[in-house]
Amino acid sequence: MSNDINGATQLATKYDPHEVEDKWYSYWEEHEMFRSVPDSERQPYTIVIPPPNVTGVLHMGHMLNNTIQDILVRRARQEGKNALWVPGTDHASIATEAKVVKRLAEQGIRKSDLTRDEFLKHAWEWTHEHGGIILKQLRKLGASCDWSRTAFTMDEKRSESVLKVFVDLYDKGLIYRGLRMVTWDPKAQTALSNEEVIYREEQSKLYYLKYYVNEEAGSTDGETGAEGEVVHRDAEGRRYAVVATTRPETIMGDTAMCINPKDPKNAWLKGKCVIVPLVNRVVPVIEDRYVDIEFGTGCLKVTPCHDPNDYMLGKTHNLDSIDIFNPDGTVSGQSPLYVGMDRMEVRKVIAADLAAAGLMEKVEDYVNKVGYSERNSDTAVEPRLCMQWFLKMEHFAKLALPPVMNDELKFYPSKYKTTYKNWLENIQDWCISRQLWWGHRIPAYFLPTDDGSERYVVALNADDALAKARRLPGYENITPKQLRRDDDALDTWFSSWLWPVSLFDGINHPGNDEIKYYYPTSDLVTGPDIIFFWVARMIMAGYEYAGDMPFRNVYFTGIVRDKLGRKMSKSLGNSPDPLMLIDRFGADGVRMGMMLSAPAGNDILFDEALCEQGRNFNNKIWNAFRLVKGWEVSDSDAQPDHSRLAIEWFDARLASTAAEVEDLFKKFRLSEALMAVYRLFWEEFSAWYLEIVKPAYGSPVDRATLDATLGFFDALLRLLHPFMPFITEELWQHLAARDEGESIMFAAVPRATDARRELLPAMTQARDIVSNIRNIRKSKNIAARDELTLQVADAWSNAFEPVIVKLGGLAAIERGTAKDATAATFMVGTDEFAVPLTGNIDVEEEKAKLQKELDYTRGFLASVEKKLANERFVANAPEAVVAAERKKQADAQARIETLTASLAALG
RNA sequence: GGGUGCUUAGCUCAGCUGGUUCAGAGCAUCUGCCUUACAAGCAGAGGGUCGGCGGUUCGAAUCCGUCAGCACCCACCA
Repeated sequence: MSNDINGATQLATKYDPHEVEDKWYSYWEEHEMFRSVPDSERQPYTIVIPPPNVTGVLHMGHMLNNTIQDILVRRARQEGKNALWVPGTDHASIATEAKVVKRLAEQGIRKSDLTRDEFLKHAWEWTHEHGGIILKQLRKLGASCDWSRTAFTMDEKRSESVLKVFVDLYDKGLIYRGLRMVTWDPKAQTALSNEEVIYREEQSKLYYLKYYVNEEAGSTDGETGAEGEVVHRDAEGRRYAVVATTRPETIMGDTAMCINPKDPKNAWLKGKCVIVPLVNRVVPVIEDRYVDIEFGTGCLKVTPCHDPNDYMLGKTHNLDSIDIFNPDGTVSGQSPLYVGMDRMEVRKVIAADLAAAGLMEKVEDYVNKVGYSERNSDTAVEPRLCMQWFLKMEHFAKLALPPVMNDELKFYPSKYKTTYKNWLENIQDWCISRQLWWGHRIPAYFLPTDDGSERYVVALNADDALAKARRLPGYENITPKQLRRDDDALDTWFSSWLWPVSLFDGINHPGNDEIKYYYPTSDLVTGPDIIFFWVARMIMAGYEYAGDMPFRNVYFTGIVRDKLGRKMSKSLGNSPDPLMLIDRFGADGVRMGMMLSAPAGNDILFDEALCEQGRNFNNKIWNAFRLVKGWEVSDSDAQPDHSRLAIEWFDARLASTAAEVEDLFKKFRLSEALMAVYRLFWEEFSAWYLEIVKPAYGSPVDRATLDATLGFFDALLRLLHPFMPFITEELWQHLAARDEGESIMFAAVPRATDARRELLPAMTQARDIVSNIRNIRKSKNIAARDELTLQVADAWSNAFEPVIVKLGGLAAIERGTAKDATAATFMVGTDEFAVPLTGNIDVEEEKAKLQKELDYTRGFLASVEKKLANERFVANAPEAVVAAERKKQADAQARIETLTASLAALG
């Protein structure tokens, strides 16, 4: 084994990723290979990470998303670009605050018992404890982020950027404060934006409540007796209206009942007043076309404080508003009943009380949609009227729509353009304030007023605010202590929307060298679920604050589901721990498992079996390498013809796949690109190429073949590297000596060349012939070492005859000899081949086989001839198509001739 | 109620602007093999009237219509 380059005999038959992965990740980091700084030679390629929650842990969605980003950035690096992937985390205001509140509760501490500063101290502690775990996990995956740039949405630069933007937008008149009905999360006790509400269908009840008419007994005024009129009366003859509602617990806030003016059923109620059940409040019957005549009884209870539509009705009809809920969802002192009880509890109790009081007409099962907080999924949101900060969106929608619609900024898949357009065209102002402490505190400062009205200034810091305040008439002598900063924080997305700009400090220092070089970034990889939350808003902020798109392409991944198509969730227990998977299958194996089933835009059905397939592929590569490295080499031996031919062929094959992969990357069809490389390695390289050039047992390989093979191996590793960074780096270093600090990471990706593609069809035929010979061996039980003879027609030739001889285990190819009567025959295309057999062949079986083939070919010929007999086909079809049909016809005729002759020969 | 997709082998999916790359791939299955790189493997094989029905066309998995089923997004129907 003198020429055994790296002691391949010592390599285990199974690839063990553990040590290899840690070793190479450290190596890459030590040599700062992920680091990028602007330079003047190379073109930048930039990705900013969708920042995961700072205290989160890696889940399968992250795995998919970050695997894709890493593949893209590694590929770009190998293409010679100055590739940068910027990592970071998101402070995730509401989610993190919820976790901190929960932990405090476990220690018996209530948030309300703490000052803001005390609470924030706990929150920072939590953040430092859990923060960045997810970034460590990403390293396990092989993520090639420039860690020196790790950012946080609440670090100094990003915080400063957020406040600057707030002040700027306020000064531009785009931010305002207003009393609005917003969606409220009673658990977190904060307002939410429309986008943060998720509606779920639920099995609930529709309660039909009696609202008695406020009148003297026996009165009939209003009734017309007209057709369609529906008047309810109880046993004593008292009239009442019936209201259908899903939320009986809100009746304490009722200030009107509403009917449609065109509703004949309820026309008699016009101008009347009704009595709210249990509450006994007398409220007017109002008329509004908003009410659906067909729904329920056509009577709607109006609770202006607790329903957006009712709020609107309240405004148009000047109704009173009674806010019966506290911020935590319990009943407030404004309600005459159930004070202090939780709204959900009230619903149960009030239903019973109504029934007991005879005020419930009936209850029906009903399916309706209930809104839940996106981050607090167990708590139903509550509409609530309160003062909040809003960002006007019309300006931004106008900015962000055109570039996407005209494909300056491309979406993959493009179907999301429609989604995007619909949202932007119906956009509503963005509620950006949250009643939370964890986040960017709103830089607004309230001034004391005499009448309790709101007066404030917006400024970057307290000093500016004081200066601004003092310029206001009447506030010339205001003291710092009299300024009260707004307690609220900003929506998390109000910092993430700046991400591509703020990461390069483009808000604080517009036009700096970094932002000029890296911005616009290249690709954004994210899920379609945050297209509104994040993608659309980044596009807005990008144009507003950097004057250009934030990224050129957006690749929307699918949602990771389990193999049954269910969403991954903790409660189902169907969400595997990514680190466990990496431990079992290796990071390369898991990356491959993710990619194998992740076509763009489709949900991916994750199955561990795919990781297993990935691991198996690693092993295949590993063993192919062991084979090649185990060869002894001879400098004196001449190169066999079959090896020379195989090299020519594989060179062409490699070039063709390289071209295919390049094209697929451009289209973001990464799983197909991986599949192309997978097949190239396994099928073409291992199963065919290596089998051809493999020297006989105990014999050395010639130098030229070895060199070519190592060259191919090198190219294959480079092609595979973006998908499987670790094993490729490991084998690449075994392949050839290299200097410290070198890495396959920067080795150019194989490109399409003008290799001889015309060789490919000949090889295909050669392979078909070999397969047929193998089939004969199998069916006749002929061992691989028993040599056979292949009889061919005089005129037949194939560039790869030596390959056929070797892989077919042939003694020779005989030309022009009469076909042996005991030969097994087969056809490839129009050519017939025969393999003489020493024993008796089963003539009947052989005849039957030929007959079947003949019948099929005759049928085929008939269909072709039918087509050619059709004048309109010949007249209308393009020349090439007709010619192709004629060739089919000729080929089929030739085939029939051959088959008939063979059949005749068998008697 | 609007919108967007999807329906092709047992499973997951490719099939771009209609015609030999038009019926494909991977996995799974079946049959032989522990053949000295790899049983996490090797060599073979089977398997689909491209959701149903109409239409356009010389020609349809591909274009149009329609029906059915599924998925997702948006919307204030209590």
